[in-house]
Amino acid sequence: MSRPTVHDIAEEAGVSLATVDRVLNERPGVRRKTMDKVFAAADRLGYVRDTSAANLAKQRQYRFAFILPDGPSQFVEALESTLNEASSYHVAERTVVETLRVPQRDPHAIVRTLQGLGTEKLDGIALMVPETPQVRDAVARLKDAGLAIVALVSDLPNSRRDYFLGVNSVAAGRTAAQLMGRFAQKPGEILVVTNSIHSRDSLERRVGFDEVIAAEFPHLTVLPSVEAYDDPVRMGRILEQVFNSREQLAGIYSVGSGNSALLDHLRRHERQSDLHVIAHELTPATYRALSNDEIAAVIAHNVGHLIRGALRVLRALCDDLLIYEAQEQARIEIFLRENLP
Amino acid sequence: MSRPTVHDIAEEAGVSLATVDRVLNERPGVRRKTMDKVFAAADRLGYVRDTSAANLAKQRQYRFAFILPDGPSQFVEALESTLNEASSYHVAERTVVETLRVPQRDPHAIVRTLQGLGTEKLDGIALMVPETPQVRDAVARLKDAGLAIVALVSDLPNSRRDYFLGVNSVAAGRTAAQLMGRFAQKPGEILVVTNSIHSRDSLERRVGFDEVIAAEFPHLTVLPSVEAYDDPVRMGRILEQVFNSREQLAGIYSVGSGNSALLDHLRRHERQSDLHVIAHELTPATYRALSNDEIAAVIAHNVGHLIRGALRVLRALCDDLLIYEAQEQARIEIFLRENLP
DNA sequence: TTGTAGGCGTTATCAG
DNA sequence: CTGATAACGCCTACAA
Repeated sequence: MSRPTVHDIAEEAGVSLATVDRVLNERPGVRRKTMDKVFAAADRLGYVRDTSAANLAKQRQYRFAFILPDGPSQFVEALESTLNEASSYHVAERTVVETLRVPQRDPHAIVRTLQGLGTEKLDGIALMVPETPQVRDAVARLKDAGLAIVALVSDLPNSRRDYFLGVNSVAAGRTAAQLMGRFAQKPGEILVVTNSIHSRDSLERRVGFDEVIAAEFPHLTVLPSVEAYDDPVRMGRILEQVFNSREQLAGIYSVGSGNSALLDHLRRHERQSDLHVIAHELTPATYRALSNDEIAAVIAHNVGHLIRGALRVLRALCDDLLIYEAQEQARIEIFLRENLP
Repeated sequence: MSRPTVHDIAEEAGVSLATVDRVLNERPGVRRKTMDKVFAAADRLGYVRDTSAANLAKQRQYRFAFILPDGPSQFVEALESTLNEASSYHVAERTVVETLRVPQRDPHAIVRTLQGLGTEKLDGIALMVPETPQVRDAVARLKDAGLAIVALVSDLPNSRRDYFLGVNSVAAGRTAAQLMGRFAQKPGEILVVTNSIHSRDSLERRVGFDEVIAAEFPHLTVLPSVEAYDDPVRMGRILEQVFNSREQLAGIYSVGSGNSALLDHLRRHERQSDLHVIAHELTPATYRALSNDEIAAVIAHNVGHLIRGALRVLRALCDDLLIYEAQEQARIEIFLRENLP
């Protein structure tokens, strides 16, 4: 009829409630034989634990820290504000989160932050940082301390992280290329703009982009990446120069998630009507630019899905429950003006 | 420190637990004055109910029915299988669902099903059916019986449904048009194929599609919709005829979610290499066609998100909790070969 | 090694 | 109208 409970198991196995609990939670001090009896009874009855009742009894609190890059980024801001929203909403889920910003390019500072985290006061960590040997080591130490670790947006494939939530950057780059190739049908050159050529994501996107353009759109030539280090003045100079020297500019691919400088420049200057701009991440800046037809398409993470997924996965990891992979799988979203949310 | 409980309120207000409960759950039989005391204490303390404890005490079960169209549709099958998956996973959430298929074109059969539902045994209903006066009436009766009602995929805007989960079909059509216009840059004609011209969604998509093509891509001409009534033979004949008579065919827009007949035909016949096909919904058929470059793009619902959203919204409605609109907002997804999941 | 009793935050059933 | 008191399914002392 209704779901079996620990009482039912106790009765079925002919032991007390406490013993059932000990067995089910793999606590020591139970004879082998008793354990077997209990397990047998449990799966004869098809028992599955009621997590919320358990959490109620335990007064469980999930304490998570999110480590995000500092510096001005509308994408990161979106992540953070979604996180705040979600965590106030998820107070019901017994989850408390704190957010920390770390300097992206300083592995030692990142490590220092991770060390200073107070592993006693924490159950899990979601982090969006570039993978370096130092970070890998720090992750290993955090794992040793028993924390659940989720890599966010940017994977740490060679670390001991438990899970990665984010899109495949190569595929994201390939998607950008597919759109660019189909939009820009006349022969021409594609300018690739980035703010940090050293970021793994930017690199991977670029790789994917080049693959597809080379294989399927031979009428397009991809120019070497130009890097602007988030500096609007520098960006302005570079664009000026490119627009003057390149007659055949067919498109601009902004690989980094920082687009403001590029967009400001484009907005201020006359440009050909058939210059196709593709950028990453849906932020206030790209939203506005898409609305105004200043850019043609945006390739993006679903920020809300990502954050809620991180929270769900961290909780699942803590309770070692199974993760609902199909749900957590991050999709590469494409936005045009017409399908803006 | 930790969250205030009913005990805290009881103490603060100087009444018993039972009274606090009565007030908080708006049960009758409490003096005005006592109510005020309790409410005052509650929000002085910043009380928020612990839903899972409440559900535990109530032994609450959410019993939902999903009404989906019958007939062969990979999209509907995806919905149903996702629902089964989710509901087995959500046994933890005290939710049981049953699925019913109804004939899409027979309002009376739909109503009969809705009537025969046993409102006593149900807390809510999600339904994907065309809006007719009969359906509106049935929805009204179900609301009168106290059920939560969510429209799925296809809205019932003039009914008393509580919520709609699905994308805006006009916007979906506009999105398709934007892609079509940018992909098909040479002058030509667009064939619009549908399986049921009477469906509101198909109509709305077509409207959106035409708006954007007319406004932004004057080099394209959209032909009148051809309807195939899910009949592959008929579809074959129509396509044959179109391919022979139309020299300038630049694209095909499949507005209905049934694509198999079209895809089979395309696969069997030689076709121009620059014929751009755009379809709706990600199903095994469209997935395969996208992978093989037989179609250029798919506009889709996120089936998993939709189903989980319906479940969440129905639960929230039952407990009249607030709905997390930002999370539930269905997005119009775009798939190319490169960003297939 | 095992069992008993009480509590987590809420609701429900009794009396009074 | 109001207040004890006992559930709900699970966990955790403490005792045996």
